[in-house]
Amino acid sequence: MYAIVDCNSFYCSCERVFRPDLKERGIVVLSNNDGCVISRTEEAKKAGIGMAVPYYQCREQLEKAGITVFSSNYYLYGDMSRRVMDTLRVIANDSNEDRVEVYSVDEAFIELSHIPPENLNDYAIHLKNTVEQWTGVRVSVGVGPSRVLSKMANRLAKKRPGITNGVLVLQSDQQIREALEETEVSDIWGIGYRYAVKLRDEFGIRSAWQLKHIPLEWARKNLGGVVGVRLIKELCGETMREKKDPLEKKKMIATTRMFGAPVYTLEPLREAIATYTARAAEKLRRQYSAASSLDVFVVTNGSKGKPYQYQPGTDHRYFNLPRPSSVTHELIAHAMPLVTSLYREGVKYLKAGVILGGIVPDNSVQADLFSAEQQKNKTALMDVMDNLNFSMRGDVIRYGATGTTRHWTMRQDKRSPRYTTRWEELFEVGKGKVD
DNA sequence: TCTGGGGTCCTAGGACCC
DNA sequence: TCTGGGGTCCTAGGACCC
Repeated sequence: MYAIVDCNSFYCSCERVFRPDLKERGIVVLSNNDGCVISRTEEAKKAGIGMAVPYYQCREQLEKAGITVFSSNYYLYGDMSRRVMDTLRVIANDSNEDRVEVYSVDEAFIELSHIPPENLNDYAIHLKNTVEQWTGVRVSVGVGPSRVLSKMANRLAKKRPGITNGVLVLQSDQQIREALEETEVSDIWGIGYRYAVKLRDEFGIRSAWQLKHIPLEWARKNLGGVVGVRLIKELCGETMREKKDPLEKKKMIATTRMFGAPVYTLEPLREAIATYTARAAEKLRRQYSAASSLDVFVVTNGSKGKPYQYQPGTDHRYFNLPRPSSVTHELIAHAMPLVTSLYREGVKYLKAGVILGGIVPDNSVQADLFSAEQQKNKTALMDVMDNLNFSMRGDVIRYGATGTTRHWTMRQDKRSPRYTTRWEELFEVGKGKVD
């Protein structure tokens, strides 16, 4: 059996922990650049604020409903996430077994073969209560024979807070059948918008219970090959995936951003790409990797008059490095000609990004006979930069190519203090009203 | 005027090899 | 120029997730 522990409205919950005055009041958190709503409390949902709605479209509505708006504060959410996961590890792990699989910033699976079936419900309640008591973040817990079924349990637990108290265990055939019948295919983990439409319109399949009974060969043909087959088996209670190794390295590293305001000239475009390349290179070094390809892309405003989602207008250029590198200035040097060749005068640029691929362990990079000494120096330089920037918690030293004026950086007008990661922004007891 | 930023896995098809 | 069978590697694109 598996449990999934999922934080309720995670970003909003994090804000609430340090703003007890907002305990019973609505909160939303905005995406980067204060673009759209990405986290909502129950009060905000009830006020009719949709997920992923652009901020400018619901601003008035939010004001009228007295809902507090925050820009996203990833320092805070990252640190709160660590606390939640640490709590789960304390409860679920023993010295020789790591049963916690962190799935995303606000979710973790826990493998439960060590818990007797009759104790599963109490155990799930214990998980929930402990996380809430230790971190202040509210969570829901779903338990089932496979990961897909535990996700289904979690969703139903959230849907019926009064009945389930945020915990639901799917154990008997009867319980599982009822859950499957009650769940629409579009609400199954692994069925996205397109498959849901296809299943409904072409085949008349609406409930998870119906989907569970389709032949595997049919799933292979119509639901993305082996992915579809695995999904059906998971619905039947079979576990189709081993725990992911937490040491596994990323196969692709991307840094992409909308600009705070549109960009029309080459210079800021180059600064932005240099900045994103530097950030991506940091991520690369943090996992002891080097990249062998570099892809630069820009997004223009596309054709006028069309709705946003139909006007991507992206253009990209990529470059294969003569040998893999994680040295910031080498990568920037390769990226700059790509930006210059992409740039066209008079075009309005909204967004840009860098994607590093062909990622290999940095110790496997072939040493160049004639430049071993230089290479050592570059590595030492990167170490110094990373250590300085990390210990000072900011870009204390940067490359000149990343710019000095930087008018293109994102907007974040309503960010809360970084309460848990900066001394000068520490939460002060007695300043606010605390229960 | 103003719509996020990451990732994963899989398949098909082309280039190339023996 | 035609003829076969069996592979690998790479890229683009589609689907999904939070």
